[in-house]
Amino acid sequence: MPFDPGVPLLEHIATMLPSLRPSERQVANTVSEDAAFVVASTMAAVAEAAGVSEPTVMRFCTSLGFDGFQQFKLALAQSLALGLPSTLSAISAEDSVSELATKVFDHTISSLDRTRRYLDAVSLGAAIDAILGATSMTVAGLGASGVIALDVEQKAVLFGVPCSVPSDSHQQFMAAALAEPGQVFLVVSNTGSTSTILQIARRARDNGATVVAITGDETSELAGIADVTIAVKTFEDTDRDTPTVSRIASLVIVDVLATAVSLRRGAAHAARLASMKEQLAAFRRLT
Amino acid sequence: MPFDPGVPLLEHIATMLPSLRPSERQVANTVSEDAAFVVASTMAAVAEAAGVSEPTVMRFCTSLGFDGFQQFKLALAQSLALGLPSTLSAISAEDSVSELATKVFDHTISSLDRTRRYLDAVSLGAAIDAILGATSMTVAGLGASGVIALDVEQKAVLFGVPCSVPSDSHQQFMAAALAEPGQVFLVVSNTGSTSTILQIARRARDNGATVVAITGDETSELAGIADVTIAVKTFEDTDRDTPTVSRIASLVIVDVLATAVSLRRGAAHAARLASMKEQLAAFRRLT
DNA sequence: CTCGGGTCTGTAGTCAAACTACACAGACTC
DNA sequence: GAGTCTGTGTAGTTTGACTACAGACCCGAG
Repeated sequence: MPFDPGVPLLEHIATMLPSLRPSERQVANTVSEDAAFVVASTMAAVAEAAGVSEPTVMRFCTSLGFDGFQQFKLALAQSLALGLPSTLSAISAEDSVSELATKVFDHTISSLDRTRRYLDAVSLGAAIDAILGATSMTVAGLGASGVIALDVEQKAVLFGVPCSVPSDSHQQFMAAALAEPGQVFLVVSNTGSTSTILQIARRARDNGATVVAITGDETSELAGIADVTIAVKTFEDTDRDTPTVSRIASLVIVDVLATAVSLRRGAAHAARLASMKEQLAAFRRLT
Repeated sequence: MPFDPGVPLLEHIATMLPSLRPSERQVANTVSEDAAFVVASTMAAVAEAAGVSEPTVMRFCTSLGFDGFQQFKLALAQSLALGLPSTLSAISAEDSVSELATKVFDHTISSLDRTRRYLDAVSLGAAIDAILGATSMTVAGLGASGVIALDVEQKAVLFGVPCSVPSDSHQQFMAAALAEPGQVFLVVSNTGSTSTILQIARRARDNGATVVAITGDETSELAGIADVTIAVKTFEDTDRDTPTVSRIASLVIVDVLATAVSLRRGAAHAARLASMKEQLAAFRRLT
């Protein structure tokens, strides 16, 4: 059974732990406790650190689905590069500033990595096509998701369609009530179950607009309402207070959408953007 | 000279290229063209692919500052895990949706990695202390940086100080004109040279507020004005139309600040946040 | 309680790959 | 034009990954 690179390695080891032999578990513990040491060491050194023989280390690697120790070491090095998954490096009040920063960055990066792996190209493609064919786009998002909506507004020029971002739920609902076929309604909600947002999405869809949802839960009610659902898989933030990583992942998704739509619009669109950029640079200096 | 892991490896190779010997450059090209192959291969295979002898490959590794081929391979594997830097995987109109998504994510992830590496813990610590000791916080940012300002507003509860985010430049200037000692003025500007923002920052500082700058250019005029400057190093976005990656990096920095400040405020603050969270969850379902 | 089968773990050995010492070839200088 | 120095490949050595095998332990059955 070959190792699936889609699952973070240290997580994979934890999963496999029960099915490993006793001495192999000692190796697993050694790896979990100081992965950096293992990456830098030879098989003999790892064997000694774990208190077992070399072939046991070898067996540990093959049990995990690798061809050998070398391959395992390479995979371990790669998983370390993304930073330790949040589950393995909980944030505590005793952390120094630089530890804290490293942990938050690690967490964000490995979350983005996960989002990338679980991303559905078909849904993305459908969303891009919908925007390319739309007469206008309206973005709805409340609270934290409102930040994403504002980001879409910043990128409106890339999308190349009139793009409105009503700021509060009443304005968003009014826009949904006035929605027409040919319009795209981009609805952002991490939970996918905020009732206000659901009403807005439902109304927009009933009026014939194409509803594109960006949500963290693809089984949510919002996903059921939307014509196209883009799932944003991240690590859960149970111990954190604001869903920052999911917000950042959504921003990257919006970036993908904007880039794709802009590219598909062709050269004339690109030229207009370049011109806009120049004028903006001049404006920045003057005002 | 040991290799500095702070610089992405493939970039480092490109930098070192002129100082390499001709045959070593062939190795460098082979590595740049198909890094994944090199990671999976032995020294002999790489030597053959590059059309040189094994010791030349070895010399190439030592020239880059590594102890040997093994160490180089490990480092290469790690840099691959972060995705290829944008310079090596330019976005083109012919890309499929999934290629495009991968490239945008790769670019974002490796940019965040760079930001993390260049982050200055001292500045961050100074910013955290400033916010902890402040009576109130005002956030100023225009255009794309306005999104960051809005994100700070979302996290205001974490900071635990009254937090105002004037939406346009005139309101921001008025707030700066009314600034007093004890207040923190968080100024966000990627370029650090937008004249409006500079005037706002200068006025806030002259009125005695502590000015904390988040900027992409630590040599900018804004950095000179601010009491504390947090530099957000990312890859340059010359071929892209909106500075999305720098915006995302800044968001993560804000997340670090918010998390740190929140933790330092202690248990009572944490309890209030938990209570707020519960009430918000109920509100989401009802409205 | 003892005997047999099966599983687990370490010992010894082999092979391949990384690393090193050296010699030759080409180029540049004096 | 000769000498020296830089650059590159050849041949050899060593180390570490991988493999075959044997001993030890555990469990169940007689």
